[in-house]
Amino acid sequence: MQKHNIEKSAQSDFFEQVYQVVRLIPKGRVTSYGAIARYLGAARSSRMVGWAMNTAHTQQEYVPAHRVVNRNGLLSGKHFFTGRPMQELLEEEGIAVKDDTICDFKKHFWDPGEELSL
DNA sequence: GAGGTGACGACCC
DNA sequence: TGGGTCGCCACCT
Repeated sequence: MQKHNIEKSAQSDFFEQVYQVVRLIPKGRVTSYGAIARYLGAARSSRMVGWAMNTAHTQQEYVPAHRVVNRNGLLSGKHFFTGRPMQELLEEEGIAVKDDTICDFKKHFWDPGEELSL
C-alpha cells in the first residue's frame, strides 16, 4: 500500500516528462533546467527539474543528468554525481569544461522546445 | 501537521 | 548592468 502511494507521488507526470526529455538530449549536447521546465510548461518550476534529476538517479532507466546544467552552464550538480565526474563525462562527448563550467555553452546548448519542434 | 530546504530561474529595484 | 527577492512544489526533519 505504501509502495503504491510512493509510486504515484514520485512518478508524477512532470518528473516523467523531465526524464524523457533528458534522455532525448543528443550526445555532445547539453540543456538547462529552465529549458526543460519551460518546455513542460512550468518555467517557474525549474527547481523541480533539479529535484527530478536528484530522483532520476533512482530511476531504472538511465538518465544522462550530466547533460543538464544550470542557466550559466555551470555543473551545479557535479557534487551530487557519484563515481565518474560530470566534467569527464561531458569531455568524453566532446564538450569542453573549464572551471566546472561548459565552454561555449550556447554552442552546445540543446533546446527541447526547438529540437523537438514544439 | 508544519516549517525549512533545494542540482534554478524570472522578476523587480 | 547587477544585486536582491520571490516563486515553485516535492522531500526531509
